Amino acid sequence: MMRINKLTDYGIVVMTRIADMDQSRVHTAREISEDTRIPLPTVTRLLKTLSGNGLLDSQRGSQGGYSLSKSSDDISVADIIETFEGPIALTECSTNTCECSYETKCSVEEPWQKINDTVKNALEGISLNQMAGKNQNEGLLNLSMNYSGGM
Amino acid sequence: MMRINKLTDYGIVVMTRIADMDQSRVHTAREISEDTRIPLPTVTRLLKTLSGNGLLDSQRGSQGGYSLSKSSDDISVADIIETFEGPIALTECSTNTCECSYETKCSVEEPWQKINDTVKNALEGISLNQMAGKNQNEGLLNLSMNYSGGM
DNA sequence: TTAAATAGGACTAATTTGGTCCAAATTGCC
DNA sequence: GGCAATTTGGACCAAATTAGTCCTATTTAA
Repeated sequence: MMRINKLTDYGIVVMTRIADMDQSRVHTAREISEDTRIPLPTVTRLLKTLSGNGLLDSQRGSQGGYSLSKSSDDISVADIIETFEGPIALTECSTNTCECSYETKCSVEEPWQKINDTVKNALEGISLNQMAGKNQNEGLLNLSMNYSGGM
Repeated sequence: MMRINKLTDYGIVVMTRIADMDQSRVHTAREISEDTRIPLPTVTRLLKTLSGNGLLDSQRGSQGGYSLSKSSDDISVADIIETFEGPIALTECSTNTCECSYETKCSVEEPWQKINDTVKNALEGISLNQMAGKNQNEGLLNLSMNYSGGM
């Protein structure tokens, strides 16, 4: 239903949670699991993916754990989604190389790319900081769009 | 990968194709299948869904077929997507009633709704007419966004 | 040396999706 | 009235994807 995957959704929850935590120390998978109530094995996997893609720094060994790799202002929702799902592309035609099997499809290619860019821009415009609770006040998120379609 | 479903994609292809056809008569599933090279059984199902949701008018019996229920200017990409996938909602939290099992998730709810509205607006702003080839010229589709985040 | 972590990857179950098919209802035409 | 061309509705299955778990290494602090 035009959804992002559940794991991606969890990934955003986890990142949001970490952004809300004490930034002066690292946080273990267990801690985050207990906090979010997402099962430990799943959290473990999420954190591995997130650190593997550079959104989290990891520290191994005893007293190890995870922390944000950069300021929550500099991490976007799009970053997190792409970590789990690859490039944001609503259809195959949205990617640069379109190998349509149906000829009509290609007439549709250009509009799709613009649609896709719009969606992508929307997601890139939301920072993790905006998602996190610490700044949960009015007017923080103020998205608007202008269409000048039809010329 | 944050994709719309293949069938939805096909649905858009089919609708685009019909929009490009002679509007003075109806078109059969067979005709559309041959045109788009999408297998007949699949086209049949797409057309059923599209007419069932009011995007196409159908005429039964011999000489029957399908036609647009309204002007291609008045049909949006969002209409087609919602026909196949239900309300546009990137996460469960995007819908009005959020029954999160994880408490942190709910802190994320409001931003998600705005993100979702943005995406939805983007898709509602593209008409079938814009997708169709007959108006395939420069500057037709001119999407832009304004973010005034952070206030 | 040991305990506490992350890293990497394999594996399975569950769910969703794509695609096909069949029988019924409707309509135009001979 | 009967036949042929259509849509309608629903069931069904195979394939692909996703979610979730588990095991074994590796690293590090104490």
